Amino acid sequence: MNFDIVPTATTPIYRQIVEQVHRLVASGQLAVGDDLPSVRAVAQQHAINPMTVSKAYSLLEAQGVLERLRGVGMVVASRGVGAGPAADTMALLKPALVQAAQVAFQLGIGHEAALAAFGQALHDVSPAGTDETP
Amino acid sequence: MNFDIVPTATTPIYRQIVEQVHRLVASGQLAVGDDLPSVRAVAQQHAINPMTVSKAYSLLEAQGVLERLRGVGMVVASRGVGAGPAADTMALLKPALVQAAQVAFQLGIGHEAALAAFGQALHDVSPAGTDETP
DNA sequence: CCTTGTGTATTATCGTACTGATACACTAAT
DNA sequence: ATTAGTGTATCAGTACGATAATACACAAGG
Repeated sequence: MNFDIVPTATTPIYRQIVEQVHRLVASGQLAVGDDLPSVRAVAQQHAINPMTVSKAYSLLEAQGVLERLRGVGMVVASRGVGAGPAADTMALLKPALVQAAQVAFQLGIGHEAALAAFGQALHDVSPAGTDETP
Repeated sequence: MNFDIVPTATTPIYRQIVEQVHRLVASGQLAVGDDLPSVRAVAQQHAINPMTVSKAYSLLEAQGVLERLRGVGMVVASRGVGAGPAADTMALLKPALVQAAQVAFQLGIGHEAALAAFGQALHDVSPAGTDETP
């Protein structure tokens, strides 16, 4: 359980944590009941303030993603009943795709060229054969 | 010459202007020597402060994209000699693609599925048959 | 009990970023 | 000269993110 935190990025630290937990839960890498790293652990590992991590966890609790066990820590909440994972991953991906599509349109780049470039980007990001559907 | 400005968006207004001018110039929709809408015109049209527009223009001047004619206005700068347009459009598109690819990877979404969703996004964004390569 | 581990509330401060209102310097045309 | 049009320097205000130092409430294990 390591977070990718970039303090220098434009997106605030607490939001980086929130988004990553969202993705980890949606993709099933964090199952219901799994416990998250403690506030102080994350803070020390990345040299940030514990309150910043707590702020992220509180937001996630308010959104129903995490559940708070008093005195113990935070665990992934049981989201309703039939709320299996991997269902809404596309919903989390869509905003990034739409934004890229809008940029391509404003630049006057055609569909084929944009798709080809995206294929290249996917390939560049994957650390060698990490495609789920080989 | 209309800008798409969304004051409620997370990205600041002045940066929305900067990015759009970048794209308009790179795609050739703004040619060298073309003059931009006046600070006050843009400000009034979108109900924002003239200084916000001026800040965007100043940034673009510092980047060499625009040139400032004192008392007259801002025009698109002649970027070097053989700096034709439409050359670096891919460079402007790439960051958005990389970010989307990273999100897809964190979500464990495969290449085919991601590409299919991006094709859908491209189709949704285009106002009906606006593909440059029909 | 008591120690150690959870998360959190509180308060305050600091730095940065964005926006806004006013006044100014400049050019072009009348 | 006067008018109307450029962009902008300056100052102030507001909001937000991050940090810091405590102190508290709770649970688990010795």
